[in-house]
Amino acid sequence: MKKFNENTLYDVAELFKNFADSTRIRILYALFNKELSVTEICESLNMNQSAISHQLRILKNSKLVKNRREGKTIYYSLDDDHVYNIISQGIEHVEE
Amino acid sequence: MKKFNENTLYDVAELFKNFADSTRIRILYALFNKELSVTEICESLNMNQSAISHQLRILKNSKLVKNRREGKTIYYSLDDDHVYNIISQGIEHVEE
DNA sequence: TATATATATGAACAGATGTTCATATGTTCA
DNA sequence: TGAACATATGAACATCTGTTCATATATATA
Repeated sequence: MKKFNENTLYDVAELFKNFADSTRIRILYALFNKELSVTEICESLNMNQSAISHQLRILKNSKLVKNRREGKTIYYSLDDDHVYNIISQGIEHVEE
Repeated sequence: MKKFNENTLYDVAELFKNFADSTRIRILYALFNKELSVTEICESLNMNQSAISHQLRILKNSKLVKNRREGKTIYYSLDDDHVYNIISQGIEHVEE
């Protein structure tokens, strides 16, 4: 036990904050399958573009998603192997 | 994909909210080893009793911890096998 | 260059959240 | 029963967070 840094648990809390909002969870889950453009994410979640962009920025800053531009369109995708596992574990938990 | 209920992702977000606060994460981590009384948790985290009790209530309501009384003392312990795995995964992620 | 489309961003606002303070409840023991 | 100890709880407060609205930036194409 306690084989890690003093700040680790604070960082863990910060990490989980990303998953602690249904909009962000739904964005991440939508990206499980394949990359999506911002517009596609908006349609998928039925939410307005600004709200989605704000949340995408949070996920980007936390390095949970990455993006690439293709003309006018920007495609987002998962940027972290752990994302899939963490959310899957959460789903497993609530599905019990 | 999408083999689960409409509300599942909302429930997942609710679940992760419990892990999205450093006080609660530190409480849960303190309980990794063994059950602890409220006073012991306060000392361990160096926080006042009221703050800890409020957070314990949240964790209790979410069924992440359980408690038992022994005289004046109330001992808390983890009430969910997933807690350990979810936090461990979070630690693994930030420790990379 | 002007227009349309796609996305990002800042300000403002409302609602949620965590801590503190004061106090209540519950238990033990003299 | 009364005092001491352990824990819980409600109100108040400050801070944080997510959404909306308006607008800015970037790209493509006519």
